[in-house]
Parts: sequence; C-alpha cells; structure tokens
Amino acid sequence: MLDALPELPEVEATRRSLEPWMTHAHFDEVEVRRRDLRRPFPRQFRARLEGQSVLALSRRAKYLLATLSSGETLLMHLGMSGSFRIELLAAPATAVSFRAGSHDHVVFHMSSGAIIGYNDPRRFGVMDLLSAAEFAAHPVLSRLGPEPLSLAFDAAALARACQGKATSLKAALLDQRVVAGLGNIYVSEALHRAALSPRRRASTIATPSGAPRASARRLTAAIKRVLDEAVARTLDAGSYRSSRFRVYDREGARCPRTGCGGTVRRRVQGGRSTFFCPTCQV
DNA sequence: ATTGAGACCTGTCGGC
DNA sequence: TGCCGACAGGTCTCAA
Repeated sequence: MLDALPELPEVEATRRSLEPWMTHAHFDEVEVRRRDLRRPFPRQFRARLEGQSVLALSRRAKYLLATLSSGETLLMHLGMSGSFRIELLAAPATAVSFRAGSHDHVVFHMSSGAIIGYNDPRRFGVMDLLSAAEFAAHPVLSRLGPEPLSLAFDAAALARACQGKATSLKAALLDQRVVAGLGNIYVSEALHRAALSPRRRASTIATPSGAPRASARRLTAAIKRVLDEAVARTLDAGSYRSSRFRVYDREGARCPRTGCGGTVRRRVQGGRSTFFCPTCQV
C-alpha cells in the first residue's frame, strides 16, 4: 500500500501509517517466510513476538522501533526497497489469509484486525529483536547523531560534528553519526538550498574552535526545511515525490534558484549520484 | 580514527 | 522483442 522509499520522511510516513494498527495491539501470529534479509532474523523471532503487545511505535533516524510489553524492542529498517502493506480484516478474527507475494518476507497478524506485510525485493532491510540491554548499548543506535527535526539539531551541533572533518560535506551529511536520517536525495536537496557545494570540506562550516559559521546556520535551516516539507508532502498521498525535488534527478535542468541561471549537474561522489548546481553552490 | 571503495540483492530502464 | 549494462533512495566491512 504505502510506497516507502526510505529516507527519514518516508520512514516517518510509514510509522504514522502503521501506528494505529500496531500500537496497543498484540501480535496474534507472525509469519517469517525466509531466514534472512540483510542479516538473519533473530532466533525464535516468531515465538518471541507472538502474544506480545506493542506499547509504542517510534522512529529513530531511518529505524522503526516497536517497544514491546516484554521490554524488548522490535527494530525494523527498510533498507533501499522495503515497504509495508496493510490489509484490514472485514471483521476481527475472520480467517482471511494475506496474499503474500514473492517478496513479502514477514507478515504480522495484529489483534487490531490489521495484517501487515513487509515486502523487500532487494532485502537490504533488517528486522531485529533487542533486549532492553541490547537496545541501550546498540552499536549503531547509540552512536546516531541528533534527529534533524529536533531542537537538539542546530547550527552549533552541526558545526561541532563537522569540526576538523577532512571529508566532503556530502559524505558528512550522509554519515548518520553527524545527523541521523538524511539519505542521498535529501543531502543533495539540502546542500542546494544552502548554496553549498557537495565537495566542500565539511570542516569549513565551523571555525577552528568548532563554532558555527554562517554556512552552518544556512545548512541547518536548509536540512530542516527540506525534511519538513518532505514529511508534509508524504502525508499528502496525492503528490508524487519525484516532481518535487529541486535538483535530485534533474541533471541538465535549469537551476531552480531565482536569478541563478545555472544548470543542474550530476556527479558521482562516494559511489553515488550527487545533483547540484555548480553556479550557485560554492 | 578517519576515509573511500566495494559488497550485499533484485528490479527497471535505456540503448542496441 | 530480447539481451545487456548501468543504475537505484542504505548500511556494513575492510584496508589504506
């Protein structure tokens, strides 16, 4: 149902669509249709999940986190091609089986009457079940940078994280320890908004002591704005994403910045496409 | 420690 | 039409 093309805004949209059917419901039945995605499913995945209820469904970076009645956390990541499909039973406890397609790897039958299928052709996604201790000390989660839409993410925080970094701004923004949840698309979009070159050294947005320069303020504001708009847009089912990017996937187009007149270019940076305007992004 | 390159896997799209 | 290579929005590991 929901096309999740997963950077932060899409994962957040997924969270919101699942929340009404998962929160305060329990897992009546869990089907696991293969042994692994990017990693193997945890041992006893099905048995440990069935019967438990979901206390809350939250998001951190691009991870969905279901807090369970046992104190464990169900961690879900959509990778590049993961999505959830929700089917509703006409009446609760009706024996209707979910029509699983070839890439439907996991199916949750919830007591809310929703059957939630996880589909992931490329299988770059992850599902894991973490104890409270594992969750607290998680090697990835515990090192994530601030949520970009939170107050904790400001110019000072971004400058501090970029201080002394020899790598490019593009690479720094993709680093989830610097700021959590940006991906290839929104990095291009944010750098364009901030009129900063993706190749610029990350350290240049901070003074030697780590204080934010004007560029850090622009970049922080641009990131928030780009993500805010994308979140609002993904909730509006009518709009189609690709028409809304200003530079992403628009090689050869006129730069959308008023008065710039430049042309959007594509360049491979860190093995991935970066879209930018060489005229106004410096 | 930091950084960049390659790997993971399948589907799709454009060119011949 | 069919085949083939290039490419895809995310991590993770490895080696310099």
